Amino acid sequence: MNNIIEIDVTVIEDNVLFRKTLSDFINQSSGMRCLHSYTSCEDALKDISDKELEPDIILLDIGLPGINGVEGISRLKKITPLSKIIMLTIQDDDESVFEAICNGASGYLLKDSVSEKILDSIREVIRGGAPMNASIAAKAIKMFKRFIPTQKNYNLSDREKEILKFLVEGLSKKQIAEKLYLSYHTIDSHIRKIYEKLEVHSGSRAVAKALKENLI
Amino acid sequence: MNNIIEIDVTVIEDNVLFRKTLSDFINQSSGMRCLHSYTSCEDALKDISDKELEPDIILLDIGLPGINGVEGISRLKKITPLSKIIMLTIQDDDESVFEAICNGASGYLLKDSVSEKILDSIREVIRGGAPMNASIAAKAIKMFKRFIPTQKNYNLSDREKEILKFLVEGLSKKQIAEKLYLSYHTIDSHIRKIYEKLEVHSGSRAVAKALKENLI
DNA sequence: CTATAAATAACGTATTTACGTTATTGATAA
DNA sequence: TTATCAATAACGTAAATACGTTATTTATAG
Repeated sequence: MNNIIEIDVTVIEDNVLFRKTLSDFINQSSGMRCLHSYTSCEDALKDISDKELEPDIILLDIGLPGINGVEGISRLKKITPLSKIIMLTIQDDDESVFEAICNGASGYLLKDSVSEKILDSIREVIRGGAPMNASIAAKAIKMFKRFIPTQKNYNLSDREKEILKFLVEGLSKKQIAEKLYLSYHTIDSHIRKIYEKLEVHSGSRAVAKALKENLI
Repeated sequence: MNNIIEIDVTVIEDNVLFRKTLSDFINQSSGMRCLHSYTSCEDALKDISDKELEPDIILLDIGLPGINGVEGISRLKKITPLSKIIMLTIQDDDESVFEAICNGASGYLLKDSVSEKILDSIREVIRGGAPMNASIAAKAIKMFKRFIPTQKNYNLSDREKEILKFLVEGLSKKQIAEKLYLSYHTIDSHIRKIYEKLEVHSGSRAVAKALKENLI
């Protein structure tokens, strides 16, 4: 990465006009240069790979034809892992923003703004931040929340939780009994109570519920 | 919510000077009013509850003594569920920002900036966005990523994935066979292959692995 | 002080599971 | 074209599971 002299920015964007506007804007700004720009991920991957380029920042259109932006992130990360990627999105595309985050994109810009905001964002990313506009952030949070299970309360006793934990680890009733120095029958009773409280009728279902709802 | 006239903003912040600066700044701005401000969550909860207030926006210090900001979110949400909460944070406190998001806070502001940014953020939140600065967003993403399992590849065939899905749903081999119009023995074979590939020896363990590693 | 709940324990049994072993078919890769 | 693999199917059995039913002890809450 080029901290001392200038930030090396690469643009991948299929709209020729927007690409030109963007790279010109970057080149007119102090502290950064857009030395390479491409109309497709395929071109970019080939050229970056051939010339062993290592741009500091890659501005990547999320809605490219062919290899799309999200797919492009992983591929770019492979050939130039230190480059930070900023996604360019049109509207607030929930699912792809989410996927982009999971694939390791660093920032998200709405294409509407060819302005000082873009330069700020580039600088933020270099600093280690993840600039994104408020509505994109809201979408991202909404998506992420799906993965944070809401904890219902099934009133499991401590013993039951303990045993459920062992069930999730895949232990048999016998093994659990041995671990806890209790009789098989006791564990059996506890497991029945667990099934009753969770409203399930098998170990697999209990395990699934425990994991999906973060009961353990 | 008060779209037509003015945004009703409440401030909860223990630093008296900052609280005053903030509320004054809001009151000098067009389109919003800070009618109530408190030095603690306890005070706020009591007053909001007693007077049945429903502010559009609550600016809430994340580092309050007593009931802290994160804990405060849930309590405030209970008595005035439609109010949107914007957290005020000093530095980038990873864990509390993450918890605040999970508890349903809508935005995150660094306290350094008593500026136009705060007003913008308030407006963004009213619009449904989640304004946050780039470094906070980066921390939040880092936290959330811990919950998105990295997908290993066990080379499960399509059939095997299909059957694994049914296992996770808690179906017995017999039930799966019926669902897929296949013999019990076929399902049994597939499940053996699944166990082999996942390196497990029971349905529960397979289910646990499938869920923990997001294989389905 | 008593009713309730949690933890413990036991017996029996129909069902289900896990796994050793073998085999056919169709598709795909070498 | 031959070999490999995925999907299909079968038989048998020891082990494990799910669940009906009953019972004792010890906290704890009303």
